[in-house]
Amino acid sequence: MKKTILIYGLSLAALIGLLRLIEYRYLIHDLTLEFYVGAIALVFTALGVWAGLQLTRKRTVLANSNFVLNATELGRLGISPRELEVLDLMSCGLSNQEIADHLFVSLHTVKSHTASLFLKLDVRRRTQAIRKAKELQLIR
Amino acid sequence: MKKTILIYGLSLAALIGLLRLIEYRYLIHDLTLEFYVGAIALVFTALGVWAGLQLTRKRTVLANSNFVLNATELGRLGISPRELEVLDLMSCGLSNQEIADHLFVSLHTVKSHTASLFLKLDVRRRTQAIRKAKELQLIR
DNA sequence: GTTAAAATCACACTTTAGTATGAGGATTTT
DNA sequence: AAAATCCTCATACTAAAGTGTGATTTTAAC
Repeated sequence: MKKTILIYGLSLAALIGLLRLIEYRYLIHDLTLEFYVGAIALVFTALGVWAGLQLTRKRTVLANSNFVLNATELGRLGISPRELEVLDLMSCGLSNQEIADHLFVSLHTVKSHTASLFLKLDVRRRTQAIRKAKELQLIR
Repeated sequence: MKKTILIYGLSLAALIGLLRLIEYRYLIHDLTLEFYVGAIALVFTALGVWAGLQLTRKRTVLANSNFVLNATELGRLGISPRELEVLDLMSCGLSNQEIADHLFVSLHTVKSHTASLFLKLDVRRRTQAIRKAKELQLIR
């Protein structure tokens, strides 16, 4: 960030210096206004592109790691809050028993939820459920 | 893309026109070179940033979907090519039997690979293996 | 050409996952 | 109030996953 601004300032100074040099030393006055504008525009467009990418790189990463749940799909499939909770824990690699302990319910209950989930997601295994849920952005 | 270039060209033309206007109509000659350079730089920096983001937006998406395997971690953990293959199929939601059919080997072989994988990844279940492998960028 | 690693297959066993079916209580909607 | 959903728990069963131990064969490295 600081480096970006520094490079930017130096470039600006260098360009001004360069133009002054051209103007005063060689006395070339047939350099048209269009040329000046074009040259400066070119340089600063390039700098702008570069600076823009520098500044937005981190934001992009953050935006990608920010998970937004696809509520539309969730509603369309009719997945309940509790089922989503089970799905999430499932994707963390927990076993049914561990999920049961985590939610303070019985193993049977968890199995009920998973069975219901598999039906709604149209899959036969938890690994498939995880994959599909990620594709549908139901879990991170 | 075409729109970007179009807007760019129009901006350039407009700026040149504006400068000529200032120069010829109001005859303001105490506008220093620095002012010109600064103004043009400012405008085209903004345009550059904008254009850069426009042009790289698709590339960014592609870059994100382009999976690059973390060979370092792969080597560090000592995971063999075949094991990685099993890991990948596993993450697709395939059962051991399905993986065996897919690779034309026996169920025993697949179980060998998975057991070896779990050891190397330090996990106890395939769901955990998938999660960890994704974190380590061993699979997409 | 021996060593080392990888890939393959095998058996026996335990644990976990998934299926089928049913049912009771709580909450919300009609 | 009745219907519908959701959450919960249960039994019994089948299927798959995972563990432990061991062995053979190929392939690559030294």
